[in-house]
Amino acid sequence: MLQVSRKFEYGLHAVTYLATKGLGRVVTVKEMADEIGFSQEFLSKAMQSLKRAGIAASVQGVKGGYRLGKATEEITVADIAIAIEGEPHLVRCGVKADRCEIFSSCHHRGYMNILQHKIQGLLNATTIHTLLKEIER
Amino acid sequence: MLQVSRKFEYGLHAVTYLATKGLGRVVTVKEMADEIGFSQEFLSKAMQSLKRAGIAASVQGVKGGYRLGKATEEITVADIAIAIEGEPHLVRCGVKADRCEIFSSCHHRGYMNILQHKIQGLLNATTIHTLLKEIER
DNA sequence: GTTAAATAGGACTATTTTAAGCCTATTGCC
DNA sequence: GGCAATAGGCTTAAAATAGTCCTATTTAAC
Repeated sequence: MLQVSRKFEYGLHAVTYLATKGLGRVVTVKEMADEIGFSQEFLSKAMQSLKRAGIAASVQGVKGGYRLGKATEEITVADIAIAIEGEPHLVRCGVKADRCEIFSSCHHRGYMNILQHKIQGLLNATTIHTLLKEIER
Repeated sequence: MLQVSRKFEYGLHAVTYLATKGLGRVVTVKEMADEIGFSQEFLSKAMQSLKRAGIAASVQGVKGGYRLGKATEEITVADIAIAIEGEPHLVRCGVKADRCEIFSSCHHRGYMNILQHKIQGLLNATTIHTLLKEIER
C-alpha cells in the first residue's frame, strides 16, 4: 500500500536529470533513458505528462527533446506526482462515490481526507531545487 | 497512486466498530459485515490479520467472534495498516533491491525513505481513541 | 523536396496486485 | 453429535500498472 508508481519514479528521475543539465539544454528521451537506465518508450509517456503540466517543455523535430519548463524552485514533488498520476485519492470514494458501497454511512471520510491533505503537504514541501541540494551533499 | 487498500478500509471500519461496542463484547464477522456493509469473507481475512497483530482478539467456537485486543488509546492507524499490509514501502526498492534496475545509481532513495517515514509518522499520530472522538463530534 | 531523428499520442498487450470466493479444517458451546 | 463460529490454504476474477507497437507530425540537415 501507499506505493508510488513506476511512472512517477521515472518522471522524478527525468526531472532531476534535466535540472542538472541546466534550464536551457535540450535532452532527448533516448539520452535520458540511456543515462538513467529506463525503458525509452515508457519514459516517453512520463515526459508527455510532464510536458502537459508545464514541468517540462518539448522541442519537436530532429534536434528536439525536452528541457525544464520552470525553475527548479517552482517544481515540487507534488507537482510531478499530480502531472503523472492525477489528483491523489487516498480512498476510493474520493475518485467516485459509487466506488464505495458504504459511502453514505461512512465515518472515516473526514479523517481520510485530512490525512490525504497532510500527505499532499509533505510532497508539496519539497521542490526540485531543495531535493537536488540534498542529493549533492 | 498512494491509495489505501480495500482491506485496510475494512479493517479500520471493523476496529472502530468493535471499539464502539466496548472492549469486552465479542462480535461475529457476520454481524460486522452486515452492520458495516461489507463482504463477510473478505472482512474475515482482515480480521485474521488484525488478530495476528494483537489488535483484535478472537474467540473460537459457537459463541465466538472478535473483540479488541488492546485499548483504543494503544491502537494507531499505522498499526492497522502494518497489520494488514505489512511494513510500508513507498518505493519498490524498499521491498527488494532487485525490483529496481537502477538501484546502485539511484539518487532519490534517501529522500523517498524520509518521505515514507514522515507518512508513517502521520498514520502513527492518530489512535483509534482520538479517531473516535473526531467521529462523535 | 527528401530524409532522418525527434516528439505526440492512440491502441493494444502483458504483468502484477488487489479483491474476492471456495472449500476444508478446527474449535467449543449446546 | 451438531451447529456456528474462527483459521487458513487455494483458486479465480477484476482492476490497475507497466510496457509495447504503430502511425502521425514536426523540423533540421542535406
